[in-house]
Amino acid sequence: MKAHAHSHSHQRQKMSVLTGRLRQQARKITSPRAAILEILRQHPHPLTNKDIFAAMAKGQCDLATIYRAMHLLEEMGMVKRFDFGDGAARFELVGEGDDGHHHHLICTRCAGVVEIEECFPSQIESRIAAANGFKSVTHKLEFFGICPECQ
Amino acid sequence: MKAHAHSHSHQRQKMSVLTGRLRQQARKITSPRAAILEILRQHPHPLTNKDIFAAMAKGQCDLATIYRAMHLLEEMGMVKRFDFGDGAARFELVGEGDDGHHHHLICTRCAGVVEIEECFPSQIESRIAAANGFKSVTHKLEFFGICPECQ
DNA sequence: ATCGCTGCAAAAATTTTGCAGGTAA
DNA sequence: TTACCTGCAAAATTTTTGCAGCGAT
Repeated sequence: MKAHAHSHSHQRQKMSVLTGRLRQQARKITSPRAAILEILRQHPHPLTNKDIFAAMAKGQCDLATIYRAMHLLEEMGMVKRFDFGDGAARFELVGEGDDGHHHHLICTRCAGVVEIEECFPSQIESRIAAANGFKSVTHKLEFFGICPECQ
Repeated sequence: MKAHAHSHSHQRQKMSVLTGRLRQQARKITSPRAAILEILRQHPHPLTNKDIFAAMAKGQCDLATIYRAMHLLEEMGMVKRFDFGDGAARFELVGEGDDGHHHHLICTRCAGVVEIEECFPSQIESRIAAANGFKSVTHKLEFFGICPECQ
């Protein structure tokens, strides 16, 4: 979708909040970080560090810088890490007011991804936590199957 | 626990089924594979390939052999692969008659693991599959929290 | 005697780290 | 100016692969 007046101002607002969060922690808004956030914003699905690297103008920043940036952004709660079972971590931008908690339905043939908002009842998690004396329990849940095109 | 009469015969029965499955596929029962199966049988929790390697008598087999064996055993449905989010795959033996589907509650401090049999209602999965036109949908679910000892 | 399997070694893939210099604030 | 950050290069991890010889059936 092309950026028209409304979405443009929306983006600027989002940007300012994100960079503001960085500034609060005495972190710097550098060109690699701005580029990473921009790429994550443009892609609705989890990206590997190599995906992000490939999406950049050639030589715009080093792959190691992306790894370092993702650690920082993850610690700050600005991105969420996902694991699809192949050997590479994937990251998604966490929207404002959003805790980033959602799941994915992944095609095991073409690797296509659908975002899933639905989750199981939280009582199940509470019960499991209580039954085992665990605190601060969260979960990771991903679905795998064959998408319509690949069937 | 030492093997007494009953558990010994039980083990032999289990062993014969496992090795039988191997034989059916024209695969060979070698000493590394027997050792791997024995270690998996003795450990109730998912093990990394390095864990398995470390649990062996020194030099009993090569690490590459373990990687190759785990691929084979996974293809044959004899072990199940789990992913706890650190960069290493983990494997558990699948019991007979068991499809191996269960989950884990993992302590993020000490990495302790509790097996969880409980799962969410399967209608949730069916609904997600149907809503997106996916077939053969499965899921991976792991819980993370702080165990009683680490709190 | 096959054909599969293993050890060894090298390579591939992902991620981390040290360091000297550069840059946002 | 002063931390923080980056690029480059090297290293650490995890996993895969080629090949010659060994071993289960």
